[in-house]
Amino acid sequence: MEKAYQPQQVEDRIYQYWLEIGAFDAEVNLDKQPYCIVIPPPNVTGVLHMGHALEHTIQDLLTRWHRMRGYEALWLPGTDHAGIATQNVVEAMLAEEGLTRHDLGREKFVARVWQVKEEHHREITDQLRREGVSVDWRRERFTLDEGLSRAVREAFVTLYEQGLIYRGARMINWCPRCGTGLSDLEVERELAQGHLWYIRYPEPDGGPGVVVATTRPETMLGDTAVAVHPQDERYKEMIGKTVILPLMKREIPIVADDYIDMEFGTGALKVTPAHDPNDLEIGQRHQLPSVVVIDRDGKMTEATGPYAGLDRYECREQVVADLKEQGLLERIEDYQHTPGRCERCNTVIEPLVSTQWFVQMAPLAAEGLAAVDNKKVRFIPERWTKVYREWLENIEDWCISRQLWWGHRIPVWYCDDCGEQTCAREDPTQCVHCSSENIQQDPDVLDTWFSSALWPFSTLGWPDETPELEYFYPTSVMNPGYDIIFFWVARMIMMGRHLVGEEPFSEVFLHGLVRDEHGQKMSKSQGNAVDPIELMDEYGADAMRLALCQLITHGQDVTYSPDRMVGARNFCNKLWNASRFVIMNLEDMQSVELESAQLSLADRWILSRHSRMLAEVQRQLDGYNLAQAAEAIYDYVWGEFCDWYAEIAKIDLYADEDSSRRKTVQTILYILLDEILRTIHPFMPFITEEIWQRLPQSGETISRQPYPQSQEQWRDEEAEEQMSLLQTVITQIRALRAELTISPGQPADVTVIAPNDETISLIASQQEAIASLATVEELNLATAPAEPPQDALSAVSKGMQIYLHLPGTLDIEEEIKRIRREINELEKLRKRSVGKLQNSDFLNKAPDEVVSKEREKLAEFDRDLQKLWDQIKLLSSASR
RNA sequence: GGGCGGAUAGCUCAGUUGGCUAGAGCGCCUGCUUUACACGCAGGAAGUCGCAGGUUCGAGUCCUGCUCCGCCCA
Repeated sequence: MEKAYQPQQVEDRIYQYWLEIGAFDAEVNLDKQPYCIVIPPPNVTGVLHMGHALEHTIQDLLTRWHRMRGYEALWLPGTDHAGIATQNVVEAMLAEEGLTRHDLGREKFVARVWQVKEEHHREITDQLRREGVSVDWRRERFTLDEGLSRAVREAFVTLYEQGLIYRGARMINWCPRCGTGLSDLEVERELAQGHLWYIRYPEPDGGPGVVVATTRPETMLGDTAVAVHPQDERYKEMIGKTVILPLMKREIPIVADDYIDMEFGTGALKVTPAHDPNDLEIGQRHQLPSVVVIDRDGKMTEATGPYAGLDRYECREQVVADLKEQGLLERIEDYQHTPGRCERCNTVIEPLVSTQWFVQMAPLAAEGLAAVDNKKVRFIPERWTKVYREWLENIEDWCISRQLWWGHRIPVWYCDDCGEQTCAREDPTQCVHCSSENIQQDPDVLDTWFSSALWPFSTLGWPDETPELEYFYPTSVMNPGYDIIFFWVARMIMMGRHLVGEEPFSEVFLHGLVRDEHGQKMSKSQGNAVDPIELMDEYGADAMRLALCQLITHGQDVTYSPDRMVGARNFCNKLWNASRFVIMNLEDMQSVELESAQLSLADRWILSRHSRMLAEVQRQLDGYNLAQAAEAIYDYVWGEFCDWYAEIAKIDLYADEDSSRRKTVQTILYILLDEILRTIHPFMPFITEEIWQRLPQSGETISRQPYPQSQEQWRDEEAEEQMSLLQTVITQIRALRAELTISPGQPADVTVIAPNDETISLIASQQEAIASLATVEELNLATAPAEPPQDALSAVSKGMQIYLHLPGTLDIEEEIKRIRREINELEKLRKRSVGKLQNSDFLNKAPDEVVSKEREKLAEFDRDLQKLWDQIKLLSSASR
């Protein structure tokens, strides 16, 4: 074996091997419990970032863990066509060639997108493989593939037939750059520095009229009223009268409406029903006409007369300039507002009335709420339930049509002759209403999230009643970031219940977002994004995975830490070398039966600690505490198995070749290493498989071995206590040596004064370990010193006094000072303890257990203090 | 405006039902080529657990208020 672990020599080969043997293939198997995770499908044009790496690490861990626990574990991979995002990417590529999608035409453009999709898809799946994902590639799906398209079609038609999908003209969010309508969720509000323009609308007779305040002066061209609050004393007399809309010279009424905020601006609101949702409502209440002044390209319409054709922002400047010139611009204030922006291109969206397809959400939201009310779906962490619930309780209808080319076409045909709609599962050749063959399919496509909403069941074969759907659905756990609870999780739950009749998963384990080492959001534009590929190149996939696991906290954002990568990489190497050590010493192994073997203290101790660790890992994984599970393994492997057991094991390993002790130790090392590897495997699949293959075993892959379980019969409280005492002795001797900077190779003589014979015989039985681990030559033991050594440094702990005999002479003054420092520390603790025990409330109210523990503590403090004082006395008399 | 999360060692974070002499990794200091590992070993320094109150025998942990940071919704 190499002296250091070389991930790059291992990972590709191991992954290939897994694929060859079908290690991750899952089948319908009624003898086993199903466990299923469907991957949140990455956008097919995106690049996998740290968030994906985190997500895949979690899901792979859960899947491998369950697979080893005997579940039929399916992790189903796939990618998302990501309608608008992908179309934008390809349009940007075309733009570099000086082309637009219209230059190519719909068919060629879509063909081009498919081509780009293939390239990106390869990169994405390559990266997934590098991460070590144990997905069943045979079952990989794509939201636009044939089966899923059929699911989309079925879902749409079903909802249409149920009246839950309808077409209508409503005010929607329009992105002038993308040229499509958007759902409310795809609009982001971002604080921006803007202005508040105060514009005077004079009366027809030249009277002063009213002053309105607006953040969007260009929309005034479409004003059809001014609204004031009915109780507003300033404007009471104006209500019902008219003013002249400047620039357009249109006479518009002043109406009274409760919606108006008297505190805002002048308390008078210009009403533009065509370009603001609130204004639209006011307009409807007062039967105001609607004048469309901004078109779908963000340009001014013919209705704006001289401004027609101007871009909305050019128009804004022009309108302001013209108003100023006419003396109608009263003032301009700085103002912070939050204009809506397109999630994909950051363009300020334009609210406008448009005919679109909608999903009626109220009935579906009720289903979504029922899912959590009936505890069919559990959120982890639980607090997200509230977020989910509140969104569903206040939901608006979902605009699902997009004026894009990349996506699922809306399965509706319009009849040129009778004007009716035909919505069908199979492409119709004629109108169902009048049988005319002059029918045209709706040119629009569906919101990409419509197909995503079906993902957990469409990937399993729905609408067909496949065995997979029957067996794996509902899936076990969904593991998305909390940022897509609304976009995705809620919609999957609603659609799953509504269309399949059951919730799509029973648990939603949400993870946070990955931030850079300064806590900033990672983004390509800011240049602070960390590329998982680079991390895996540098540290290996296992190290990255372990580091991510260590950083995962429940639903909290994860701050990327390069230090963690180094630490995790080092742990890989530690594991590698510990294994190297064990394997090197296993060549002549003849296993013994542990039940009948003579076990040493260290043997009993490590078996007990090992068993405890397994129980802890199980407990933490059950609670989705992945970091704590990883920590339990890490601490045990490094701090106990390597630092103590392996060191002590060397004594027997390097002794007599045929001794039974050697065989016993070999057996234990083998058993423990095998279990350690299996325990860590879900966290670090590559290195554990690589090492496991070198163990003397005949299995095919570690990924299909049973997951180790805590063995109750290995628990040994006595061994743990005794070992703890032994560790104290060794640690104290080492500390004394370090105090004197005695070189590690130089053996020292030690005297231990122990409180009782029991302790003496325990330490005596561990002489070899002490000699080896603390480099001790002569070890003297006694319950009381016949003659206290005066040429020695001493330490006191757990009722024992440990003397390190010096080769030279002791600096008595220094030693006294050192002991006094120790006494000071102990005195503080003693005082606290005494305080507690003198408090009658504590004695009466605290549980007996806590009180007696406190008494023991105090006794130990007293005992140790006494020893330290004795030592000082001794040294003082010696110095005189 | 409503809601949620965070604030613990220099940095990144654990600390699950209150009992803690508050832990880990990295960093820092001292010593060490000890036959698995210098990606290592041994030893060590380092925190009034955001602030102010309260409940309790006992609070990093529970309650109230506040400050700052971040996020979501309007």
